[in-house]
Amino acid sequence: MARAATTSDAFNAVAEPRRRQILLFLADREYSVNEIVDGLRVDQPSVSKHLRVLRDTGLVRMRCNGRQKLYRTNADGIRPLHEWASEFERYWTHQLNRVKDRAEKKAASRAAASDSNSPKKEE
Amino acid sequence: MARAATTSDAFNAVAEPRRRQILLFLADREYSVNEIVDGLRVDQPSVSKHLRVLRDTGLVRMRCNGRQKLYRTNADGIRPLHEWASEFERYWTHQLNRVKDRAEKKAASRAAASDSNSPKKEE
DNA sequence: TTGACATATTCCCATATAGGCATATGATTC
DNA sequence: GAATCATATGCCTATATGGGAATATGTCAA
Repeated sequence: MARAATTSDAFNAVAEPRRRQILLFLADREYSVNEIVDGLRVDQPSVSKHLRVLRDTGLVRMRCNGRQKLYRTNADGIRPLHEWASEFERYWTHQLNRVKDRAEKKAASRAAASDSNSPKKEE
Repeated sequence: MARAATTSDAFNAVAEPRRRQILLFLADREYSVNEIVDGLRVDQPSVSKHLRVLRDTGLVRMRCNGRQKLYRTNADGIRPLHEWASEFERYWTHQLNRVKDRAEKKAASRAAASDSNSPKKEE
């Protein structure tokens, strides 16, 4: 069997970076297709196709206005994803540790204030 | 171009339901491959292949123990997903509204208690 | 109606998939 | 070494993809 269809659920729909970009773009207000095209510098058929997938998975809402169609992210569609990921919240490095880390980093950078370069600490 | 590789990032890796299942299974402690096979009723090559994808994307950690290999979810790898989804937290129907909605629905169903069918309200 | 604008769909293609099955690699014990 | 257990990989196929380019549909205005 091949991979599940992109339209099968939010997880598959959101696997495509461009679609995530579109969803963020359409998060706070509705935009016409051409506004998306201009805003994200993607060619129109591509945008339309991505919007189709997002619509089929309920991740965007569409409204007609004259000859243009206005799209907007339906954030509720993203909740399953968020909820699934939240299952792991208690397993990943805890807030407490992060606070501690931040404090340590702060202390470290204060101590390194005499040095010339800022230490780029990874993770 | 085809779809991005499943190993390209957490989003693509997690698009597959079985892999999500495995990640939940391996969340709280490490398991050997055969334990996963038995626990999830999936055949062994399939499990190994999924684990490969999850390993390549840093979503699981592996440890050798004699002839068996112990896998465990690396929850931190799921954080990007959670953080991306959180961007929409402020847009989706808020807890407060949901409480209100529930109260309204309750009132409505109470009012409609004399009717025969429950009104299926569409968005 | 014709024409211009806005959006959607179709066709083609290279590519990767997941599942099923067989088999290879690796580690352990006898 | 041989036999066995544990895991990984290889091969096959049907299927869907995303991009590019062309074109179709739909809507408004003159």
